[in-house]
Amino acid sequence: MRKYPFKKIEKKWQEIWQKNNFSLWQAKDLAKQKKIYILDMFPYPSGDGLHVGHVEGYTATDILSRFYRMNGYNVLHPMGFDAFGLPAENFAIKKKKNPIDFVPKNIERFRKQLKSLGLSYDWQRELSTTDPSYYKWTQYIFLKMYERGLVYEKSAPINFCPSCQTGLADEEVIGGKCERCGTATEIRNLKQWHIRITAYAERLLEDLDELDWPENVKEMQRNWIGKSVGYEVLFMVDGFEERIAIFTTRLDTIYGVTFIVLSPANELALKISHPNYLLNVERYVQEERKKEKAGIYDKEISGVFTGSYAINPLNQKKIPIWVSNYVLATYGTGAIMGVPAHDERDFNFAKKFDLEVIRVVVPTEGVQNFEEIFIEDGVVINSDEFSGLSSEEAREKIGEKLSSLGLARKVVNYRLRDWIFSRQRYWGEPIPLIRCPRCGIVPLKEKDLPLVLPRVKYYKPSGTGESPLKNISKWVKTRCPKCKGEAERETQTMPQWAGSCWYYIGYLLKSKKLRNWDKRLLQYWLPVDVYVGGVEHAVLHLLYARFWHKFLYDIKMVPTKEPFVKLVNQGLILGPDGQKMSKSRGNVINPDDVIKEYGADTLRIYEMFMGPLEDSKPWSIESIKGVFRFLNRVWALAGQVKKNKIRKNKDQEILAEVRVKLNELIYETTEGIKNLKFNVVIAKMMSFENFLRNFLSKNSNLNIVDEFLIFIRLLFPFAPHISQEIFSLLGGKSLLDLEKWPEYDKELLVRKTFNYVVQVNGKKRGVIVSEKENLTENEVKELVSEQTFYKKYIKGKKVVKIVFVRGKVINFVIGE
RNA sequence: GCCCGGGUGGCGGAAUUGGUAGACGCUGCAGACUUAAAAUCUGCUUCCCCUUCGCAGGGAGUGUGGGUUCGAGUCCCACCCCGGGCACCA
Repeated sequence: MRKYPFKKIEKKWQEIWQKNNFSLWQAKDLAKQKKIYILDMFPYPSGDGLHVGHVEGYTATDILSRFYRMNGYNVLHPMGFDAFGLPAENFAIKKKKNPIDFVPKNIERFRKQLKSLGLSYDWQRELSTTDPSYYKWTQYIFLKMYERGLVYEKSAPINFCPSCQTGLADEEVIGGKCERCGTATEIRNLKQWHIRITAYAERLLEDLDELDWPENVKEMQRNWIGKSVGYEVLFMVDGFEERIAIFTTRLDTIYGVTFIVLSPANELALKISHPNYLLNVERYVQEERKKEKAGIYDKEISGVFTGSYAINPLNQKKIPIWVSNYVLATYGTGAIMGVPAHDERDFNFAKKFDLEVIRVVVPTEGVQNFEEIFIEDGVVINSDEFSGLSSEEAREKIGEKLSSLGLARKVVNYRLRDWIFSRQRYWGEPIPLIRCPRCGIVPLKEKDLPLVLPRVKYYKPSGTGESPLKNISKWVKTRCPKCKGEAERETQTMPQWAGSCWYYIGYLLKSKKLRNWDKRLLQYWLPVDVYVGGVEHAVLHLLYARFWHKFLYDIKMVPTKEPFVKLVNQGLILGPDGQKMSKSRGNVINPDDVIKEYGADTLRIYEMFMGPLEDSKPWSIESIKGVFRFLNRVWALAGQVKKNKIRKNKDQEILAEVRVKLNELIYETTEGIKNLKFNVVIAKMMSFENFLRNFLSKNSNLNIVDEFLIFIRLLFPFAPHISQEIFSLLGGKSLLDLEKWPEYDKELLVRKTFNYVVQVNGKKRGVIVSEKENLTENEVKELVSEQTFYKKYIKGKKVVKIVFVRGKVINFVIGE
């Protein structure tokens, strides 16, 4: 295969760009120009290095950044490293090295790889979440939350990963497995720091509507927050003082209640059991609680009768109270009303234990199909004065009645739970709190930040539920900021996600070495205009970051309600076998290898050419060669163009064709980049190269340097190295980054010839080509009558109707 | 089960948003160059039929079935399949 000297070219220009510490791509704080903030999701610098998925997103934002720079924007395009947390720590443990030594090496490797791709970052703003000058602010924001009562410590059954030896947030458990290592998680009762994200549930939900995000991500967040509006209803227990509160969204079915079910974790279960049944209930409850602790999920429904009865507040009917594992302790009140006719789970339970089924809602219209259960809204029956109402009206009316009796209240429930924020691990931001035997929990003073993570010998998780930091008594022992007496530091650390909650702001402070939280800079740069990254963070990073941002907004530390206006998810790049890339499958494509074989420019263009940015698509070791050939042809063409550089064109007219085509390309490229349709733009450039090559072979002594260099400018954001090299080869003096983006001439875009598709009964039968724009119907008819296909399809037939669309199509409708 | 996406040649994918389906790339085939191969260049490449082999003609075709329309890959209804997310959330 022919190879243009990409190694030499790429090395040469990367070195030139590196000069002056990459000042070429430096964003100018507070400049008068229009700003645009283009952000990538920063990587975890794992030991594996960059993968092709990173390259995809990072190339896309690089194209945008270079494009907007050439269009006169003040572009902020920074990069950093999310280096705290489990991936780095687990890798360090595996390699038996201290993360404190190891992580900087990983970062160095990532940085090198990013630079080898020619990505135009503002490297002076580079940050790492592990840098004390950075996590000083992570700790600072945490303390602000503490100050506002958003941080609390609570002992609760939480998710625990036995392999990572740490507690996890709900968001980190995917399908019952640890998000990082894939081990099945357990439930453990641990005392943990929580952050009250639930206080922001409503706003996190509402403000989604304003965001230019992919619909599926918004939907995932909506589902995760899981708002449901319903009623909490009190049921008396016959013969007991206690009352049972249940939560329901289907108050319209309350006449259909035939039993009450308590979660095994509900304290009432033992209190309201009939003495004859108590032993049985106790045994069941203990067993179920044990199972829950061990993280065992029973798919099989089980349950026991308590021997007691509740009283339906509306019709005073006595209904049995059960305890069952299908009722969650953590949602609503840990108790439900069982309506087997209108809820599938209740129905299954009733069937298993042979409980009564009463139907109180029927379909609104049509056939009253007598299926056993009907879960939709409909018309209420068998419900006293509420019969005949629609489900919606019934909910309202019944709610009113019960509320006036003090037996119900309208309640909004969220599925979202508070964020478990402490980790029993070493490699994270220390939580800046002190446990004082006299004063209780005392926060560190702001001036004492950062609280630096100490170097330890043994950083492996202890497995006791204690952080490794616990063993460093020197560090743990401290003085209480309040009473100055002896006290101990909190030894747990923050989760992986803490540092990434605000890093897009970190880049803005970077220019002052993170010393100041300069609101003018935030006012200028925020919000992020385009944010590109993988969809895997939909309910993790993206939810947490929105939460922190809203908090910062509330305490007037940021000027906007939302951090990221527009979000783009790049699709997954699959292995050549169409499967997800993984080491165990052996289908991983390493970007370093590709760069070695074809160069960074080919890699960049190929990844953009594979298909739409958002789609997942398989790697093809054949297709990338096509892209490489394209760049080789551009290179060869440049050589040819150079030969004619000194010639004077006798006939300017002949170039008109090139200019029209070029003008079109400028238009298509400009619009295509704005709309992130990179794959289409590249196809157009390939077509243009094809055209130009043919053109030049017919007009071999024409000087087209000027035209060619416009093409090179268009190519530049995609393939910066080869473009820059050709530019200077053909006499360009400056760096292309400083050049203006070519403008297109709207006049020239107007087509010279116009096609009229001629249809007969909607079928294409011919095309009329005219040089006249906007032919009238009669003119087109005239032209059609001269065509051979006219005789064949139209002449002598009865034309019922003619549909004529100006500039596009004429359709003859022929009758029988 | 529920909620989002999406089904277009041998493959990855285009299609001005209702107006010439298959751009561009890959693969394959043929040719040129070459002692030869590689590389490169040129042409063909949705399927089927007819053919006087002409740069000719006809038909079908965008997951399936129906509908709206002069005209549907694009809009509507039903179904099938694939991918992703959530999953005892009452």
